[in-house]
Amino acid sequence: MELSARKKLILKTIIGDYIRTAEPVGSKAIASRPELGFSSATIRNEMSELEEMGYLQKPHTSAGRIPSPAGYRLYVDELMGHPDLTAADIDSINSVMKLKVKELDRMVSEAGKLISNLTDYTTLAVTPLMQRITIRKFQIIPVSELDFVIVVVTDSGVVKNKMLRTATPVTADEAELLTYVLNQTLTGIPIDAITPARMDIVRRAAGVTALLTLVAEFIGEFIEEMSEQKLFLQGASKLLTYPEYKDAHKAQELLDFISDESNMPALRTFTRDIDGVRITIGPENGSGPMQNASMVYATYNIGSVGRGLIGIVGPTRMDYARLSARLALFSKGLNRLIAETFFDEE
Amino acid sequence: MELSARKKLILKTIIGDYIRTAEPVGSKAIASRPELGFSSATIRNEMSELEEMGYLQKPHTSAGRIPSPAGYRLYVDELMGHPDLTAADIDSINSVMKLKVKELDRMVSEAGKLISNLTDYTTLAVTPLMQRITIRKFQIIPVSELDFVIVVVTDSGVVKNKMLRTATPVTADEAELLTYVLNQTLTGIPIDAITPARMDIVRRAAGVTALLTLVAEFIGEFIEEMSEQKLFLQGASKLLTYPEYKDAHKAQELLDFISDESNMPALRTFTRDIDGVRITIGPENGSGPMQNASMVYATYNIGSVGRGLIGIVGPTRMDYARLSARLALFSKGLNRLIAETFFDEE
DNA sequence: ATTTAGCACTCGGAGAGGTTGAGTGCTAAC
DNA sequence: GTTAGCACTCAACCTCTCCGAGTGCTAAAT
Repeated sequence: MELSARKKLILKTIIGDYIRTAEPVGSKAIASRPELGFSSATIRNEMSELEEMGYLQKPHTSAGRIPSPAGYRLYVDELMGHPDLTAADIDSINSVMKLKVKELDRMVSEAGKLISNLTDYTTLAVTPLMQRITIRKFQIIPVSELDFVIVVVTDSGVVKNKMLRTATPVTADEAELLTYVLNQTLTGIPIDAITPARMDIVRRAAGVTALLTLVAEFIGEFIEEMSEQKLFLQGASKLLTYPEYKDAHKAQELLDFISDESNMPALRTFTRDIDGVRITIGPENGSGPMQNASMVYATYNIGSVGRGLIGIVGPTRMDYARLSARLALFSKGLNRLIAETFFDEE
Repeated sequence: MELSARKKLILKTIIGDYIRTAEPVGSKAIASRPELGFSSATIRNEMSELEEMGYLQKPHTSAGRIPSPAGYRLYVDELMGHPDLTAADIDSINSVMKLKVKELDRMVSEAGKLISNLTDYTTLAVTPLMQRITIRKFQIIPVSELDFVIVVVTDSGVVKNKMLRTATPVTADEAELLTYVLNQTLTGIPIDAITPARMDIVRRAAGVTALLTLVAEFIGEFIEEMSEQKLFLQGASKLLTYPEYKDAHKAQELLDFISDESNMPALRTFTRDIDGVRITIGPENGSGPMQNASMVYATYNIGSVGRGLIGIVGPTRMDYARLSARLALFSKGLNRLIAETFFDEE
């Protein structure tokens, strides 16, 4: 059943009001709006129909109406405008580009902090799973007889290193041979193809030295780290600003829930999705504390290797229109920044 | 004026009770304790004297007493026992040692998370200022004609790197020369002695290449990062568990306050202090939201180069005895772990 | 001199009405 | 189809009372 234009206008006005005030909206308040030239009685009739259709609900008999999740959904999909960002908004969003940090993890975490400050909501950022990443180059740098630094460079520009200290002296020549063998054997293949069998090839070709053990261990750690998704929560205290979470217990429940990555299996499927800003409302987030919360999120790409997620968490009563506009612009900026930093340095 | 043994016992019992229950403690409750063989009237007299001395206070006329900050101070300094940790405690604390992360920042952040989980309090961790650190070795690794990775190794084992992409091709020989010059000119001195003048020496010796500009920029970033103190807040939501912070607004105020490093000038002076666990109670934390909160903290050392801080934040009603015992053990573990990781790898 | 029993007093908290007012649903008139 | 009118509902708020835990003080007991 298609909604009449008037119903849509009324619904939009109610949701807009509720988003601003967090108070149930009554028929009189709506009727007094200049854009609605009808009496409160008419509005009441329409509201009662909207309620029947599932777009509105009443907290109790003699209160005004509040939007239901379905109502928000409709609002988000059809009703809300896409407000122009102000120059100030755009300025502060462009400040992403000034992020000095050049390490992926920290860049993501800083980006989350920025959005949180920008929007006054709690943000959630998830780093991508990078199993398809390949190693481009190894280098072992002798620092002293016992100290070495190993460096790996991946095709997407991520660099990792570690200081290794061997128990027995290893010569620079031995280190150089090992570097050569590593480059011959383990580069150009996805990291999940680095199997024990392949490590054996290295072992045979380079000979077992005190260094090799440490190097193998480092490679294991590296693979593990790359296959790990990290989650950053920023601006947790912002959640407490909203009347929906004035009850500390509720807030704690939600915060605990979202700070545990294992609770966020949904995030994993999200990341496989298409570009652009997406919104999940209340029960769409499954059961658990998130069913009374909403999320506005976007993805970012690390080349073709992986895709991470960055988003805003808050009460279902969110200013979806403004938030999604901001997040869209922000994620575009972040994508550009990552591309420049990791693939195209200046 | 010295307190009688009985007064001390009463005060200790009251504080212990209050720490457990968060309820004002009355004379009857104390009198019924087996260790106090006096009537409630006697206890009342003593309590009233303790109040006069400033160790107790009344929320209102007809409630029991609660400890004042001075009371907590006395408790912490003289009265509280130093409970033995249970085997389970020790086990979980020793799990620090299993931290796989070998980067300082993340190690500190993970350690904070661990303590937070262990104690059910919000934790605060601050990385040290490392201005006295010296660079031990540079290495520039050519990846392609345009891509290079620069690596610095410091005397305390911290390694940093960055991928650099030049606009115009640079030969491997040029890169090698630059590496040599950097090692000649900038190693072995504290990083705050790397002045523009010294960078000029490098510039003259190595010749200005496309690479040099990027390298200089990287060194600047490195110095900046080393001179920066980073603050990690973990388990923010734990704060909401305590009845003292059931009012979301109060909790938010405190959280905001402690997540802003600029609000924590105190932390800087703390880090200059001696080893061991320290406790600051209520107003001892200066004005601002922390004056109703307490902090139990310890320091950790990065060799002789810097000293960081890790601590617990919560209501003044904290289980100081248990927390300080745990934190003491934990910080010992963390210190050992850092020593092993950065100076003594296995 | 110290301890204790007894008692009047205080005050926050919980519970019971009572009132208010915003808001609804329905009906009948326009 | 729209609107005015009216009875009805119900959370929020206020006030009042009562209750009990806890205090301070005094006088008796040890």
